[in-house]
Amino acid sequence: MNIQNDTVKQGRKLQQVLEGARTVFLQHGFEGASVDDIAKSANVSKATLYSYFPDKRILFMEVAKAECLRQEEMTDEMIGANANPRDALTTAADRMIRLFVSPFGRNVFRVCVAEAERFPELGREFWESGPARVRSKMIAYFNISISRGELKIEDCELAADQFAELCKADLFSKLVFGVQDTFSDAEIDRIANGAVDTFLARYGTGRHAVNQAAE
Amino acid sequence: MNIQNDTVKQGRKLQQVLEGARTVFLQHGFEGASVDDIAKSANVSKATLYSYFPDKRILFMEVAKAECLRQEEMTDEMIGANANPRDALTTAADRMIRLFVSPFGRNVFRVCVAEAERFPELGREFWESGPARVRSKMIAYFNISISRGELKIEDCELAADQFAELCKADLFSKLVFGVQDTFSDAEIDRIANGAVDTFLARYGTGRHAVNQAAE
DNA sequence: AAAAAACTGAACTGTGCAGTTTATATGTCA
DNA sequence: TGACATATAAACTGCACAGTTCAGTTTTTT
Repeated sequence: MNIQNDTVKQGRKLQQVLEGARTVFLQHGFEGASVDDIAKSANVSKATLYSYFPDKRILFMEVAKAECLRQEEMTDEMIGANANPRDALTTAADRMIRLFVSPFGRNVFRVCVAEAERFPELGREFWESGPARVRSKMIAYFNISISRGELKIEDCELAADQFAELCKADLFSKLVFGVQDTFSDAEIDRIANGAVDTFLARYGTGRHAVNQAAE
Repeated sequence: MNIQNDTVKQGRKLQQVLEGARTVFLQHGFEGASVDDIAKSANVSKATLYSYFPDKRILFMEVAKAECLRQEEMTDEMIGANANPRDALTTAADRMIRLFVSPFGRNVFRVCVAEAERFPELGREFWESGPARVRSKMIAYFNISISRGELKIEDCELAADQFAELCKADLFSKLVFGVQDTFSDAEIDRIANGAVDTFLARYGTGRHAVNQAAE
């Protein structure tokens, strides 16, 4: 989370421990992951594990912190600001969808929700290191595009949130509720294009707006 | 779930047990809920509890089944098919938002996600008794409205999913990640109206379409 | 009012797991 | 070589909790 070096000791096997913990925590959540399993998965003795991390909670938080950083990196190059709206938005939609459909996105999301009671901070940290950052970038892009006359938006925050949600159509709830867990490129394209079409129908102007008929 | 009467014995305190279990399970999930807590919350002895339900898992599934039924009832009168699109959709949006923002909606969602690994069926059952039903009703309404010339939609499934997602804008992720947990009527209206405006901008025709300027 | 069924509380068993301890091994620097 | 840090496996402690048992009480049925 926001803390940096903390009390975590240095040493040869630290990375091993973190990787093992990551694997097991993301797969089984906090309660579902036993420390013995983590030690085994990390090829490390339990005693060694406990020499790095005083208890299970702190190990979990360390993993969560790392995952949030990872997520920040992933959201970095999400929107290319120079393309025209349709291209820029299509690319952004595609990237957003592939992120939350990926095993990484799914697992992190599941753990956040599942552990919301035990680790209330976790959800917030995740939100800020992911969704909130994407939103800022979308808004920044909107403002550029508005000044070019390519978009017309009164409430940029709402527009950004709507776009993000449009990208989840169909896929997200099927994913979350385990109805379907892998999606073809065609399925992703359908949602991405649908999101862009709908978004531009509302917020586009003139020649860069929706070409609904072409579909 | 789909099973009906099963092996569950009758008796005075059955409802008490189920209500206690409901309270505790929805608040703490499966692992987080201890059978002693449930018995206490139900004002019932542990022995009584076990005389109704052979084990914790079955009790949990029984509660989940009941919640799915409850959800089905809640989604029943969601869309009034006779109003014009703007009114019908605004009402639908308002109801959908209030449902998933409610403690009920939040808890059920959280438990589904958290227990997805332990109870893979649960997510699917939930999805079918809630989101999927709402989608069917939306599509039915769309078809009526299309035949009246009020809407123009190529892919009704996509449109329904998009509408549902638009209703989640902003609210949903804040809720799920614990950034914010109560929302004013004004906040809800903003999202509901935004969803309808965007939806009609894409799928509306003629005079019932978006009055974006009036906002 | 007597018999049957449902319920209670409290003590008990067994298990899984977080965290500790110990005795031993390996590697590194002087 | 020896001193010190780091790692290991395995046994151990303590606790929380699912599920059982049972002697005794309350409620329902006839």
